[in-house]
Amino acid sequence: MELSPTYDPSTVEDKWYSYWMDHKFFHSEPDSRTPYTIVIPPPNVTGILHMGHVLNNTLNDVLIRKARMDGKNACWVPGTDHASIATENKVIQKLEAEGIHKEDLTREEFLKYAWEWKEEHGGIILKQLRKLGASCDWDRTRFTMEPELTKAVVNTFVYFYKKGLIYKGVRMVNWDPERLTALSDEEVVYKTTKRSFYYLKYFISDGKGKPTDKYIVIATTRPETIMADAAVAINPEEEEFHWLRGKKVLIPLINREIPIIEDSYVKIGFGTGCLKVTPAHDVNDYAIGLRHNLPVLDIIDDHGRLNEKAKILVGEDRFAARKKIVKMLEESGNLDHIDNNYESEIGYSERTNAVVEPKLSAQWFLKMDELAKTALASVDEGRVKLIPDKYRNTYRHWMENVHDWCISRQLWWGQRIPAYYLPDGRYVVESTLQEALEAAKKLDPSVKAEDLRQDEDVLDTWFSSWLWPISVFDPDMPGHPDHKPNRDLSYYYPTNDLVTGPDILFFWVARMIMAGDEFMGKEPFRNVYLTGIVRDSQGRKMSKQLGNSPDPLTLIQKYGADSVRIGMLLCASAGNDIFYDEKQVIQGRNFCNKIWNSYRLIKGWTVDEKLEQNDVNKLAVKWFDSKLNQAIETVEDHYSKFRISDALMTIYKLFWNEYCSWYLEMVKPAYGEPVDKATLEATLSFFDKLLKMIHPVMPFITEELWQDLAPRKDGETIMREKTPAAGEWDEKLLSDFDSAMEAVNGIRAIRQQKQISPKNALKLMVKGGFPEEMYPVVSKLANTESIEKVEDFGSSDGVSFMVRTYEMFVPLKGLVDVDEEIKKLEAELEYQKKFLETTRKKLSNENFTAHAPEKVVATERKKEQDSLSKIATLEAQLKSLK
RNA sequence: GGGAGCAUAGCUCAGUUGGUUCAGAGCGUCUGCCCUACAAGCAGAGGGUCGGGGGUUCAAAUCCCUCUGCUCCCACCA
Repeated sequence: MELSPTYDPSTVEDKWYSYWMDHKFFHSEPDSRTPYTIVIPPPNVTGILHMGHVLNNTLNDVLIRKARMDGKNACWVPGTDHASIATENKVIQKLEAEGIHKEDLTREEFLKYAWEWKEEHGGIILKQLRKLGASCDWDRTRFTMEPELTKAVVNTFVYFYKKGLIYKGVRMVNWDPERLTALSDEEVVYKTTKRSFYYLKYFISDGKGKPTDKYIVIATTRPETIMADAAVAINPEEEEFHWLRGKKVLIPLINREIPIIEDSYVKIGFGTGCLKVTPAHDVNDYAIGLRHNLPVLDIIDDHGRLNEKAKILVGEDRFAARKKIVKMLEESGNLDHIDNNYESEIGYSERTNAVVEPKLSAQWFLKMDELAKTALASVDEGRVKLIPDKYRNTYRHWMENVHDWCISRQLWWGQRIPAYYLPDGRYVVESTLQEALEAAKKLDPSVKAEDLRQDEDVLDTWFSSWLWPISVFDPDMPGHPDHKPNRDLSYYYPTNDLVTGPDILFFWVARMIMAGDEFMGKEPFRNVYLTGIVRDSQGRKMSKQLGNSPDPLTLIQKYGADSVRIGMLLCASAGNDIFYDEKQVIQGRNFCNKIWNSYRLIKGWTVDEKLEQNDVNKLAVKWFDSKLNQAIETVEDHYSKFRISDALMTIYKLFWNEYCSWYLEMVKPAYGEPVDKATLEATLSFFDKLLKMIHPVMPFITEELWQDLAPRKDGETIMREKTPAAGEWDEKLLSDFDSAMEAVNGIRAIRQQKQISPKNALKLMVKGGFPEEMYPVVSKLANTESIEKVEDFGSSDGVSFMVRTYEMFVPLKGLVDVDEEIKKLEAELEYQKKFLETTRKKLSNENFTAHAPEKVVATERKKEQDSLSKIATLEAQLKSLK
């Protein structure tokens, strides 16, 4: 293979990805090996790859590739979720563009369009993941709304219903009166809006429904809802209003009598301190209503108009009604005053921009208390580990304050709730229409299939995804805890690690733990690695509006997938937000190029079989072998703690600094010269290990080079090689080498200062016990013509420097400014004296010597000794200079 | 309003149970180099009173208190 001077990923990546796919290297089947399983956090089927996915899936891929190379049977299950809200909205938008309105379609017609859309556009993201190098087992690709998984979801609903955990309740939803649909919280945009604050007089009733001359004033922004009032609330702590206790007041205009109640929800000092309670049209009022058993009177219809229950202004739009009623209240003398300088947050529909109307509606709920208790224990008792563990607090807080889960959604795209209504309004819950009919017949023998009406609502998408780690392997399991898990589920469950964002810790992670506990009696994973949010370099969230979200595929095209992966991981410590900057990808690209060129260098060497391995090479090989082994252990430790970016950085530095800058420079033959066989073999073997170490992070370039490194057969791949194991290392050798490197650095610094070219060989004199076996290394890398061990430097015409406690000297005739040297030495002497002083102060402190561990005291004594000897040396030098 | 977290070099972060030569890395910055692997590079250098204040200790970036600034989650105000 001819190698170009720079690495070109475009010629490499598709080639190897196809090779991996063709050989089914990603595919896993149960066998005798230990499994290592990850299920993908299913992206929206409508989604396209963004930087958050890149981060998440890069981490997943690193973990899965590492596990595969560690000899595990690695299985990464990919797939998508049907994302009810997002998908339904996209389909609606598309249809609107064609002039088709959802309201004009039947459910079946709409779903047909939706499936067509899904087939056409869905799953793009999975194709994109391949570009990133994701080694998913594509044969196992799943979709949360495919028939099998839908069955799992429906069965689960029936199971919990029959267990008594699912019930029908009332809940306030965000209603869009224009589109006539309920909105999810995410679809409501809150905007600060200037409004009028109306102060209304409510007269005290005389007990017979007639007003007295006493009144109270309440403040409201929605005077058109007063006809739905159920009470006026005061704070029990507020003595000013105690005279109202037990009294009743009359709603203006309609003169309906409502009680004064006391509730601590009312804030003292806000408004007038008297709150009109309207349970049907305000979330908080509804809660108060529940506490005080107040009647619920709904006076606004689906279109936002007052209905006949309002008694007055029937048929008027809520805003028109507001204007009119204010006038009426003014005329009746019930308007105290209007404050027009009031601002508050109002929810608007994301799509129609209509003001959202809180509306009571029937919904399905899943009781969470028991499930949450078990799921909390799973984390508390360490069966599921959160990384970083600061999220344990957050998790606990949520689980202890859990609300019942509202699982119904007023949409069509999703799993329809398997509740079937009889004509009389009673209902049965069964998995299929057939079973429902049988059950219904027990209630009413005359009932026929066509009489049964299935619930219109679908289930929350999370109600599918919480089954994901189970259902992807065995869709028959959820809903049937007594079912015997199939082969796949028994083998792959529980999965090992889950990588996801902290924003869905509760929505998804906690609920998966609940489902796992419920159906498998086992948590679905052992470790949950929570990533941060990807932000731009200024710390802003990535968003389409800001245009600060780069397209990952463009980046991959420009820099290569390996570079993008590196760029993401470099700054990705767990739990911290990621500040993405293209600079990091460039750094990754540069690293690819470094690896590439180090290979070009080695590849260009010619070997001379008869050549003896020289001392420098012998040492270099021994040293790098030690260095490598030490690094392998460090990397393993980082991985075991999920410190992926630290693991990457360790290998990065090992490759770039130790291998390229030091090792290769040491063993590199002079231009045109051959290298000895032993050194070449060692060099190639090191390179092979380095490639394997970095492969999980950089799959493409490593495969490309590994394939070229030695003759390979078809079907061989670096991805199925073993992670290099850490061998022994020689501490003394490493330490001696550090000294040698310091000496080299010292000489290089002198060259820089004195403008001496690296080509001019220098003399070096050494005092003290600097290890002699390191001389050849220093000589080669610092280009010295001689290294001499002396008692005395003999002359002062040169530059001295210290390496640890060894004194070194480079004679430089005529190049040295004596005054400058003296200054430098004096500064150093000053510093050493001060250092000695602090050390001695510590040592003379009896408390220190008495309390501190012996080891620490010994260190201090060593410091004192070293310092003393340095001072003596410096003083001698100064004397000779002067 | 309720809860959680963060603050270490210009930037992004390490710093394990307080204690091995007055705090480390990567990137960036500055200086000198195209020395035939790589200028997407090489060599060298500078840069931090560990947010402020107080306390515990022989010893604090590390433990405690307090102040300041920022972030996130939950509930959202008639």
